[in-house]
Amino acid sequence: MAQVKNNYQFEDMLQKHNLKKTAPRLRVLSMMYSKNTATSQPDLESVMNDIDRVTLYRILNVFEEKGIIHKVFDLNGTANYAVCHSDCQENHHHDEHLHFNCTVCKNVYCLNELNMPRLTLPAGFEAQGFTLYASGLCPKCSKKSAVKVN
Amino acid sequence: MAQVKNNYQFEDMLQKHNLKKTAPRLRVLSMMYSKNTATSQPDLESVMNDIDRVTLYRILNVFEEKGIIHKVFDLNGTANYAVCHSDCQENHHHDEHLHFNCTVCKNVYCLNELNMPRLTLPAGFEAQGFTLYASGLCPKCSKKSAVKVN
DNA sequence: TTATAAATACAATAATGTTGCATTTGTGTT
DNA sequence: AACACAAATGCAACATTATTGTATTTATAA
Ligand SMILES: [Mn+2]
Ligand SMILES: [Mn+2]
Ligand SMILES: [Zn+2]
Ligand SMILES: [Zn+2]
Repeated sequence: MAQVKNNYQFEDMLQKHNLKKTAPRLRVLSMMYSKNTATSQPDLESVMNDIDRVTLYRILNVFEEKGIIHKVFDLNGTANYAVCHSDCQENHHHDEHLHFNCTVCKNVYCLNELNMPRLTLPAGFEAQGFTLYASGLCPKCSKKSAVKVN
Repeated sequence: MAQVKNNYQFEDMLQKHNLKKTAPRLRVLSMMYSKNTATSQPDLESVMNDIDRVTLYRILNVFEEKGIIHKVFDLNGTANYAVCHSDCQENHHHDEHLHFNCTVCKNVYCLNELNMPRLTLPAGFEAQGFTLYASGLCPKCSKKSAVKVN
């Protein structure tokens, strides 16, 4: 599930990316690594409400640049942020996996295990990247609705 | 390419959906049907700048409800609106086609001809719908960049 | 022509995101 | 341990996108 990391590891991450070890950054890292879903910007903002909004945006931007997190818009156009699974690097992400948006709990899951189906596009179109979304019920919410029915 | 329709046909469309035939609505229809790409909200707003912004939002919302247009977020999270290809009805869209977002001209193309590859999700996930995006060069922009190179 | 519901225009407010700059802080060096 | 400086934060201002409420206007049916 969620990647478990301690504060020393977060400090290492920052250091490796030449980022200063600051309290706001460590808190953002800690929160995002504690979850197995992406975190929406509104959620981040309310949880981190004592950190200045602008600082939060700047932290998210620099983390994205460094390849620590990636940004994914859910099916309502809301920005969500998730920790990068693996080999993402500065300005070079590898995030072509399925994103699952639960219609009940609204969570966005990064399904890294699913590789993207390559398609042939109509003549003239030159694809550089693909993004695939699915919507529906996540495991938690499908379990709940099943209970309701029975 | 772009579906060609005249004003009488737009009036018919409105009538069939029990919408009053008003100048703002006819202009929005006319503009959207004249293009073969989706139109971004900022573009719509600047082109229709003499129509009240709120009116524009309400027109877009009611057109979407009625199945006349569908809303698609581009890879920057910007809302785009495109005419529905076919059998879309009130609160029941059939828009599971590839959306191609050109990285140069930023246009969003609805590639209706491409049917969605069905995937098997991890256990517990129940998919209700899929949305597939591609980014890269559209025919116009890939032609231009080819000329530059040669 | 008139009555009426629907649509538009306008005002106010909310949510999301950006820019500029003063202040604070982390970190390498003395 | 103290200093110097770049980096990061905090704050103010502003921009864009979107929603809600309400008065006014308009399309349409009687
Ligand atoms: Mn992801
Ligand atoms: Mn489409
Ligand atoms: Zn769920
Ligand atoms: Zn293009």
